[in-house]
Amino acid sequence: MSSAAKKLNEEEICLLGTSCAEVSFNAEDIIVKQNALSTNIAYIKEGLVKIHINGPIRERIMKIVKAPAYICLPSNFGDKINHFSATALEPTTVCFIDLNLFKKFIYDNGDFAYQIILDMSRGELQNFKNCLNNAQKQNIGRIADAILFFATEIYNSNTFNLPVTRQELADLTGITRESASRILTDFHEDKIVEIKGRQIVILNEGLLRQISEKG
Amino acid sequence: MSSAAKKLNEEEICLLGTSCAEVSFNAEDIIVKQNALSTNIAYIKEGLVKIHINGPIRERIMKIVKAPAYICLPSNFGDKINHFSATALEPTTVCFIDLNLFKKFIYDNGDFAYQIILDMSRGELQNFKNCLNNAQKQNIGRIADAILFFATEIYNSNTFNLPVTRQELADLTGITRESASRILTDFHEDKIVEIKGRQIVILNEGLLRQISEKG
DNA sequence: ATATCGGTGTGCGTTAAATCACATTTAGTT
DNA sequence: AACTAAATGTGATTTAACGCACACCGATAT
Repeated sequence: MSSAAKKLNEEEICLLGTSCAEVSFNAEDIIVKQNALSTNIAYIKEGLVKIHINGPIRERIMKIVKAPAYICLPSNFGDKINHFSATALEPTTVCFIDLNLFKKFIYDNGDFAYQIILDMSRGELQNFKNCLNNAQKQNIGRIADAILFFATEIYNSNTFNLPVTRQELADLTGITRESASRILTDFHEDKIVEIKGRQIVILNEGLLRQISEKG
Repeated sequence: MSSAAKKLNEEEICLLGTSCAEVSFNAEDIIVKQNALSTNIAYIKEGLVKIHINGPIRERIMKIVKAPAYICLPSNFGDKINHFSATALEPTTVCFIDLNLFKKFIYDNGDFAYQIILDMSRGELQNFKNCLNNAQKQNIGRIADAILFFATEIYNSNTFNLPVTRQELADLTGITRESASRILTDFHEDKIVEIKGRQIVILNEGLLRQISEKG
């Protein structure tokens, strides 16, 4: 997603090398935790991450982010507290960049700043789309959406392993685990998606898209 | 909201003056229209605006934006098409800034770029909060939320005139007009909020907050 | 092999909210 | 002042989805 890193010059990359801590995470490891103090930007170098918030009632997954991408911007620039958690869904490599260095890049390097703004713009549109889907589609449409999202945005294939549990799929789509489960079996029985545990094969993409559109 | 404009130097403000078109809008006037081509950034200089999207089923208000603020960033930076509409809710003054000029400011003026990124960060957090509220609260909590939002974020007073119709209030909270209407009368009967048409007086803020929290 | 535990599937009653239908108020026009 | 159109209120009905219950399955530990 983010190509901002490419915009850094040699000198800046050198600076990065010295003041950036690269850390590896396994699936389900917490990368950043909501409400914790933070003075870092996290650059997702490799892997897949969920951004989630502890809501008033239950957990809510705001989005799934694929490397490469910067996260924690909204946290750090508002106050110094993380307003959400980030958890690895697959083995993930993260570079923690000092906030001041990041700020320096923005000030000194217009290309970099512009790319960051581009990324954030795309992110906002994505958020709008998510909100819309969640607000106006019924459960079956949301699950169809989520499956298509993983197929097209994350894995570029109609065959893939779900990187999330049923509960997480529910948290992502804003429905209950039970409803998510029921809809998956429906899809399976109707031969729209072959489902075996976390293994997914989209059999009838056309129909799945129709379900997603119609809500 | 946005203080980015303050970060422009004299030369830049001069440039702005020559290549920026200032336009006045009345309530309900469309400022930018979804799906239209666009090569401008809109700077809301004065007034109140709703950002809304034509969803699969019905209209959806993504957010209410108070001057001063930049909008259309997500539109312009993705492709050249507006991904949402913006409509004035009150008399509003807008400066349309050429995209290239805006880009130049970002490249040349680190302060400006940083401020824009700050604004967008705050915006993203706000979006997250909205999504969360809409996803996990029941109707009564969402309406309580909306009333508190206008009181605290927009008017800084417990007495104000709703800048939106009942239908818009419903579109903002993601519920139906009928449900919104019913809840408002409930609030009125329970002496939580005095409601007379669009005139709002919050009588029992504590209880309203409790309703908002509990969902 | 047995026990334990987290994740999962599924039936059923309950409920919040949408939908439909219509009455009523308000605002803007002739 | 009368008339239209739009916005709003309110009751009755229907429905999607939740919440609860429990059964099941496949790991890992004992």
